[in-house]
Amino acid sequence: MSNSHRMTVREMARLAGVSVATVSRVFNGTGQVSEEMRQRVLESIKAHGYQPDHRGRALAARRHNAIGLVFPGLAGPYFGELIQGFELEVVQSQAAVHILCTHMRSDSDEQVIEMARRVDGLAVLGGTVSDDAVLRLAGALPVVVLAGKGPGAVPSIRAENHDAMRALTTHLLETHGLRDLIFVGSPDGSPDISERWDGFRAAHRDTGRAQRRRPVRAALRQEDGVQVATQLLKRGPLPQAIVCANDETALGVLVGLLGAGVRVPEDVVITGFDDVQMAGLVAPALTTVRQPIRELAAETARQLLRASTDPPQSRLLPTELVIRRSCGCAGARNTTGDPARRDP
Amino acid sequence: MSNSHRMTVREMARLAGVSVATVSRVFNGTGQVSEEMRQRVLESIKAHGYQPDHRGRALAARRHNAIGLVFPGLAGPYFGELIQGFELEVVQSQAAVHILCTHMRSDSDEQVIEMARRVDGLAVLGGTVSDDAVLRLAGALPVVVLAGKGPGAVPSIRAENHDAMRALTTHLLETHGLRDLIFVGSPDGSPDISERWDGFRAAHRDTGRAQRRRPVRAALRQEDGVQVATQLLKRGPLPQAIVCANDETALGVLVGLLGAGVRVPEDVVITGFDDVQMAGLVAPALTTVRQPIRELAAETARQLLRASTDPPQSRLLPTELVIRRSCGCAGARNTTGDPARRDP
DNA sequence: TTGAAAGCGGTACCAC
DNA sequence: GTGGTACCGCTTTCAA
Repeated sequence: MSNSHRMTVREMARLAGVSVATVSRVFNGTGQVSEEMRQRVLESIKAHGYQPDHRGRALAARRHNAIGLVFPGLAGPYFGELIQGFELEVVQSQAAVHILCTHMRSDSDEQVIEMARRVDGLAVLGGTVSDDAVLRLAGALPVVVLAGKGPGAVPSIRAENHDAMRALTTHLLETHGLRDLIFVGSPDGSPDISERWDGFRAAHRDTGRAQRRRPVRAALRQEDGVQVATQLLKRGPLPQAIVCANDETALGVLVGLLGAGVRVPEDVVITGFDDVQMAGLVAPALTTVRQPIRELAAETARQLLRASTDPPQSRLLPTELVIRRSCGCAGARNTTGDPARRDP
Repeated sequence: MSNSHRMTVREMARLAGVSVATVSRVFNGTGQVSEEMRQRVLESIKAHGYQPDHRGRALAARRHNAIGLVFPGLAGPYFGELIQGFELEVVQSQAAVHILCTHMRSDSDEQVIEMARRVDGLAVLGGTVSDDAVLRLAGALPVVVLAGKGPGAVPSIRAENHDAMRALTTHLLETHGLRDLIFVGSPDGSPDISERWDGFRAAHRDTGRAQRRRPVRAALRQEDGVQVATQLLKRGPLPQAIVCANDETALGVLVGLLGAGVRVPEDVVITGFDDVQMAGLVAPALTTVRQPIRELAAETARQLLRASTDPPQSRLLPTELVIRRSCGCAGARNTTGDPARRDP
């Protein structure tokens, strides 16, 4: 029991009266071992609480049994879900999760490269690491870009952004007949946001409506949304609709405007993107696009975990338009977006 | 240059025309090396882009150069800040961060124990791992309990909760003359919350006011707060004040009540705990207690990083009462709480 | 100062 | 089937 302190294969072998090779074979279930030996060794292993040392195994097997996740730093539910989805999948496979926050630091590329030397595979959130660094990394170990497009042939796991945002925007333009929409988010901030911005513009083009306003640049946290609300109120007449790049910002804008006495959706329409849990709970409930956040992360983890035998493949997961009250609709119905499909 | 693929100490030694021992000494700056050798080796190292393998080092040095962080799973800004504060400190020390979310799984103790075999030190969020498991772990490697009290002699890094919550509650009872307060949060959910609940009760005892309501059990996320609001509205007359165990819940309650047309603080007072960024931005701004979240995490990381030479010490960091508008105060002034002090 | 060699803990090949 | 042994890549005595 318990005295697993200085317990090594050699020590186990001695105690069980067998060779180290046999102990290793039994523990790993590899090679041929007679049932008799097997039982003897297993008992001894259990009795002495032997657990092979990760360092020795890693060295011998030339792998770390760990995979890394790189993200910008986290605040709200989006990153929370992402991390949990990732971690759950990795831990279930008996591997370890390393994390690295870039914090928008300038030297983060080097730190990512350093981290890459300690893991068997790397998941990088879109927009957190330079294309150049991603390409270099991909030459050294399996890399998957999560929520973004990888440079070159680097595979990526992402959700359908463009068409979903186009559908959402078209809903506002056509169904609600709105003319004056504003986009909140930084198109050059991350690949996801960039695609959503493109979808927003595409909807205007498709329907032949002029796009009057330039996007309001804002980071993706709820507090950034509050500040956008303040800014919009100060700037003059509100637009008819505020199309936010993500839910957290939208919730911030909503809170900010409601606090100032603006009625939603009567005075102004607000929409989000992600469908985080809060989106369905606020009043008015947020019209948004549902994105399978945990599944994106889980799929990324799975691809990396089996990367030694099976090179990662790009995936585009479907999203779904979720109509609620904040756009002016009375009830709550769903419109299904694109089905799952592979990247070209 | 780049060809760091199969570059080992032995290969470097051959290329530089020296022994592996010398390469190791030069790289690590240990032992005595003549300046001439030193230069020759350094050049060669740079020229061939040699980087020692972490696995080999770990095995030889009998350490992992990694530390672990165990938390329940994350959603909002509180855990986000915690993780970032921790990660920043660890990465600056060239070490790696392993994470494990318990997800409230029943088998999480085993997973924590498994994780402990891959790191040199472990930070455990209060309430995520059983006391029994924490004690076992502490016998095998340095362990620090973050935001909670460790069992036995296990050191902990936490913020002052009890007196701060007592001060906040007293403010409501005395300054605002409120009588009917309700506490939102699960006293048995985590050590932090338990202490805040005790402070809430202490304030009632101190001032000789009866405590009329039982706590509303709720998890700590914003969405849980929204549901609490719904529940309170359904249940009958609102209390005079809703004292939430943390800001995220308070923000949810606030959003929920405002959405239902309740005026804050006129109809009901709401307070939080943590002082996350949103707390100061909502309308009305939230009266709360400021807690140095990042610093708690950073201090925990620092203690673990130097644990091999310097056993971790318990720390109690100060908190600060932050009076804003949601309690009914007009302006916004601060009252300083307890100064920093050591745990007994 | 420098180098040869013995580990660190496991794995796996190669004989018996 | 089983055991001896040579690695995996690096650090660190111990001699020279």
